Amino acid sequence: MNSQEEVNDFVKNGHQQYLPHLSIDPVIIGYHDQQLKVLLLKWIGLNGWGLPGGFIQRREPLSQAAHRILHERTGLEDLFLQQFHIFGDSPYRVQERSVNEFNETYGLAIDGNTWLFERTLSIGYFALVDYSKVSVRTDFFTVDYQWWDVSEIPPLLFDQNEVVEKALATLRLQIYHQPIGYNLLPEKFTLPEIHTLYETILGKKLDQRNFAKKLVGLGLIKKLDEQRAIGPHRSPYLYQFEKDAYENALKQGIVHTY
Amino acid sequence: MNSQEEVNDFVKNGHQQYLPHLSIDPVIIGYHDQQLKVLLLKWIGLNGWGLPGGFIQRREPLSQAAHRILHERTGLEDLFLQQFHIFGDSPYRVQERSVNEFNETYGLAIDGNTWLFERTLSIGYFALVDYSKVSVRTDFFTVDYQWWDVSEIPPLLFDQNEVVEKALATLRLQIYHQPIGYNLLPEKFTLPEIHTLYETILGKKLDQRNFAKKLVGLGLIKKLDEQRAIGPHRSPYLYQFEKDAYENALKQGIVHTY
DNA sequence: GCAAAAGTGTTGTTTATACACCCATGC
DNA sequence: GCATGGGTGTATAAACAACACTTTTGC
Repeated sequence: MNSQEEVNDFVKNGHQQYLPHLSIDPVIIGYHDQQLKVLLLKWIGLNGWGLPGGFIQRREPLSQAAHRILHERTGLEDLFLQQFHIFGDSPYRVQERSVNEFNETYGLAIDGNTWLFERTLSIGYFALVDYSKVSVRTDFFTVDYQWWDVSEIPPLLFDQNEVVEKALATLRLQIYHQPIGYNLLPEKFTLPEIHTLYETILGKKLDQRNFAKKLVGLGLIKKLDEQRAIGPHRSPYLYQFEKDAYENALKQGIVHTY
Repeated sequence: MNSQEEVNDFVKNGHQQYLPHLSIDPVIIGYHDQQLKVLLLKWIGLNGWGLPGGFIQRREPLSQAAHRILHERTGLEDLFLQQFHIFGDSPYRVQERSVNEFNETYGLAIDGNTWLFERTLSIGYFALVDYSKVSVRTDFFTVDYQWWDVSEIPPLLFDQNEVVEKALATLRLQIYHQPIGYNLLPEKFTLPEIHTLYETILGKKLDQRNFAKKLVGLGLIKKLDEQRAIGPHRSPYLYQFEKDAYENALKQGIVHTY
């Protein structure tokens, strides 16, 4: 959606293609340089940052819509993508919009009504992605994008700060019950890498030896016979996820601490 | 909503009051006679059983809508009520309905279209209630109600079996991380009562002594100086939840097994 | 040879599990 | 006095938490 014509059609007639009152807001979480990052788009008008959301097609299964939106925005497929909450309580999610507010926000000159004025509840998904594989596509509404460190999220449009907060809280809770990392790390990774990843997500130090014992003990990762030379004084062993055990743990859940 | 006139108005004009495309389906879980029960309503036509759902008013915050619907159906306020999933994947949640299907289902004679034909996603909530305090109200669409044992749920309308399953699965998972029982038991209860409750929810035996040690050790319940004579050979001590510790555990979460 | 990073085991403590007998009551 | 259900403690095993030195490598 890039030409002015397409945009006008979307604003005027999008409700014929998409369900009104509902949007999907994915919190795309990547990991880079020992920091957790969230992908935000800069929306036209207002200089506002927001989530790379989208709408559900009228006959499209919900989870398919979530995957489609993510794919359209990032080029990624086959992601870890999980629904975590539906937001419909904040003032922004109760009010309808006005034509003035809308035109100001997006720098448009719509007259009359559009389905986009209507109250819209947002379905929150979060995705864990390999930072380096993402190629972001912007469109008419989104003029820029940026990966933001989770500790430095700017004020977002609508109630989206709450959405991001809840996504991160869900992730931190879930890491105690499900393995995480398959989509955040390269296929082969080192112990220090996954160790730092967990420390970053949880925001606290984890004992080096206990951590390794735990993951290997649970059978989630296995040591390979390769080492990688990644810099001065450093040639750590490589590890790999045990796919079966990993999938199993995802399904069954684990009850444990770190 | 009981008179024919009200029903017709709801079918024809309900979309002016309620958001289309969204419903709230509460899974109301009660506990009685050492069994977990789910409250189901019998809908007119088709002899079908289903959840006591409702719609969201256009300017009503989502969680308020959920509480309102529950209150309208059961007379209960101030419940433990929690959103757990939004359902939008099953064929029933993708298709639109036809006038014939609709009229057959509800024994109505609508002509033309209604907002109720449209694709509707369902927001799943589950509530834990004191079985004995519920006074169910039926309306035009719901001719009967019954508490069903969780192991004997009949085939439900649409994809609602999946909704109930997921509610129960969420409850079973959550019981490991949050205290449960405040809304399922009377204010004062006995150890065997709460013990059996947990066994019922989890579907497995829990050691009597270890269970008591755990709950008292966590400070969630405290023993009172009273006993209750409840039958032959039985005069167990009464216990009470420690409100502060309980609320705190709800917020913080607990990581433990039983 | 020295600075930086990775690798590796042991111990004390806490937590979980398994297990059985006595007491009180109602009949 | 006996049948039923409630109450209570201990010993073993497993999991967790705390802790520091050695090895490798690049410069």
